[in-house]
Amino acid sequence: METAERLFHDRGYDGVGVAELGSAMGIGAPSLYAAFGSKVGLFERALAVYEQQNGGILAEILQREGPVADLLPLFLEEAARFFSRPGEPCGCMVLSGTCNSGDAEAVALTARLKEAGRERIRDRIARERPQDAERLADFTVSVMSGLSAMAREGVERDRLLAAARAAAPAYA
Amino acid sequence: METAERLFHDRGYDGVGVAELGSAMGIGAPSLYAAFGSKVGLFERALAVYEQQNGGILAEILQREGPVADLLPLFLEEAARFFSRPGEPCGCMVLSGTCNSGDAEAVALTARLKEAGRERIRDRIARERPQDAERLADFTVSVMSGLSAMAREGVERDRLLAAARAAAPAYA
DNA sequence: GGATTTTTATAGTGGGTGATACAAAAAAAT
DNA sequence: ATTTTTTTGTATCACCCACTATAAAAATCC
Repeated sequence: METAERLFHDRGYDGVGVAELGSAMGIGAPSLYAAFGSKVGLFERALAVYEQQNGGILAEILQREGPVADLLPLFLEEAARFFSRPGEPCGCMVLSGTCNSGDAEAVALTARLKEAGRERIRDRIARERPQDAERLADFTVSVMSGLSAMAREGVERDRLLAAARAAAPAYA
Repeated sequence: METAERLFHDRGYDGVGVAELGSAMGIGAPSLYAAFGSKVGLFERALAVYEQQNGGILAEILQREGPVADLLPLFLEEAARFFSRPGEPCGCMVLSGTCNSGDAEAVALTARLKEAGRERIRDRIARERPQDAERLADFTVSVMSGLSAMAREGVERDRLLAAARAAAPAYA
């Protein structure tokens, strides 16, 4: 299962085929369809594994106490670090996994997760600064999404971290 | 030619096939290959048209006089507006056109243009604040790339503009 | 106007896609 | 141990991909 998650994360939903997924998972295509129903069904499970394994890291930061002006810069820094872990696929599977994909279902799956993430950020901001919640949430998602895209293009961790830190004054 | 640019911009490099490109341009596939050599050759021309037609809008802002702290927020605002023009494909064809594409040549084409854009931003910042040029350039590209991705996902202009304006304090 | 060259349209190349039909093998149940 | 059920492997489905060979049509030239 983690091998499927890794393949999807590395090459995007459209970038990997069921034949490769099956052979990488050590099963044939019929078994894959018997277990997950379709390629997008497997993608859904891979997204669940991805969130369960890695989503908590960022969610935990949002649950800390303290002013948003301190929290969100930390959040973006950790995202930059997360998007450039050595040996792991770069970027975020949710933010970048279905970019330019023609599969409407796969796009809808990531869109839901993206929206859920944005709402967590927004609600955390709203606890302290309800007026700024929407725009700062969109700004944060925008920076995160950009960092994910840059990471995927091969930009190194140092630059991602510097760019993330540069966003800090926006929360002042 | 503009129809090809529009198709590539709208659906990404991998999202549109040569058959559809040819029929939309009113020519057959052989004529297309006689004129451009390959699909990526056509994409290169479409990118050139895209930059010539639309790239100047953002480049002009960078050539204005005045402090970077005023210029770059304007730049991001105009980018947000540019990424959500009614009736036009959303987002940036250069920043998002080859996301998750398996074609190495097409990716290299957009990568060159992205790097050129980043250098224009960086050099403009360096004229005034050489210490901050690299990190602010990466930050700016990150926000722009994120805005492009969000625009492509259907986020409306108002939210894009608000997110872009939220980035302004980062240049203080 | 007739001959030559260029452009185009039809059709098809091999290869890859997601998804299955069918039958053989393995597992479970009796 | 035999039968029944489940799982798996092979082979294939129809479809789409980028790309091209061939032949008809259009345009050019003299």
